[in-house]
Amino acid sequence: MERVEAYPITYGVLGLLAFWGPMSGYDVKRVFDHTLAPMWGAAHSQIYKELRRMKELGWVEMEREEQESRPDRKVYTITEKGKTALHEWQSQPAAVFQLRDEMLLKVLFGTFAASGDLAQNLRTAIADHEMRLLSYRQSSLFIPTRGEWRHGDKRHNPYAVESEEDPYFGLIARFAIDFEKMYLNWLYEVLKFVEDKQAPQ
Amino acid sequence: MERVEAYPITYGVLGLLAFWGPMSGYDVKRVFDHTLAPMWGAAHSQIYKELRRMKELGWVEMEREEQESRPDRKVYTITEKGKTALHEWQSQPAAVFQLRDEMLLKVLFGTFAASGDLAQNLRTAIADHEMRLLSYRQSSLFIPTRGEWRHGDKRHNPYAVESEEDPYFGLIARFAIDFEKMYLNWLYEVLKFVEDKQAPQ
DNA sequence: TATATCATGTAATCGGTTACATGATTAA
DNA sequence: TTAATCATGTAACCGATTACATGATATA
Repeated sequence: MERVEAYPITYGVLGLLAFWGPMSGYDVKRVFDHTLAPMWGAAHSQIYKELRRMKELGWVEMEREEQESRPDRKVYTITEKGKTALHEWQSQPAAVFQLRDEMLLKVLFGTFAASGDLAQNLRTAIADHEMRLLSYRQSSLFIPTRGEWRHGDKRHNPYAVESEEDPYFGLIARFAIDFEKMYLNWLYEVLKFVEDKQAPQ
Repeated sequence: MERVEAYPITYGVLGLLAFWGPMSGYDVKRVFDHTLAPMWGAAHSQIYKELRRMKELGWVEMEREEQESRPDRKVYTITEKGKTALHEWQSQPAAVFQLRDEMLLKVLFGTFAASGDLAQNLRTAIADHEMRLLSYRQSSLFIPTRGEWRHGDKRHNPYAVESEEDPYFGLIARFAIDFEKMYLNWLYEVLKFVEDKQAPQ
């Protein structure tokens, strides 16, 4: 990927603005954590940077809302130019695919672990992923309706097709659930193998 | 993860040195691409940096081999201190788990794609992952024996347990294959959904 | 009454990516 | 003979993470 003006995370944030309408960085982060997190994690500071970047590009407009005893809210709205950019992004093939999983590394180099250590870490990973699976199942990633689910004043979302159900969020939810199920199966198998090794029948 | 002296990729490279014995950065990169790539990708420049970092930490030693008409080979060997570090890493729970997948983002925001664009990109992704699956199956991640598979002069690997089969590489290979199968299933389903939508019966 | 969490951001740092070098072989 | 690929690295840049701020409200 040669240097370009925007990156997957940029379009992720842009997509959220397109879908849910005007939001502050803080709002974006909240929505983000319930929708994009499983496929592209980001710290809130990163989201703020993307918003600034998109403002430079003219993809969003910013309006400052003054508040007492709190930093001003900077509310961002997608522009026509932003919509075009989102559209164009969808016409290009996906470039980035990465898995970064420290647990897999520890399994790979299991030979260098003291007896018991690997099993212990596997159990921690299992607990973590069981939790993820549960949360994906419960919320099904919030399967949201456009323009809804924004706190504070409900300003109109000009890009929203009112009350149209979106099928894609459901598909992503299924992916997240399928992934966690597969991963957990694997983790349990590895754990069994490691435990059997420690205490052979 | 607060700032520490080393990161998952550091231990990844360290593990490779522990497993296969002394190597140059170039060698590490080659081994890396066939073993760690599915769980933690890295550019070669990153690997060189990790080697330099570990040298600072005293985890590896470097020996320069002069060559004509090519940059000198810098051959790195794990030290006792390095072995200890690897051991200690294995006693800590895994901290990083991340998926960064642009295709998932494009599916999530499928509403904003022009007709046909999403299907096209899905087909590209399918081709890509079919290829990955094939390569994982064929090589089974090389399921290697310690101390072997190094090009050039075969110097003795002091950390190798001669000809002992390692079971962990096989487990990781299975993970990679399971993942790709699950992912491909999902991609095909999404593609079907998108195609049906374009041309309803 | 201390400690989270809410709410809202900026700044510094660093892992990771892209770009830059350079000459020898091998392949189209 | 032109272009990949092999072989081996360094340097610059930037996405992403960690740290820094700050005051209100809710919770233990």
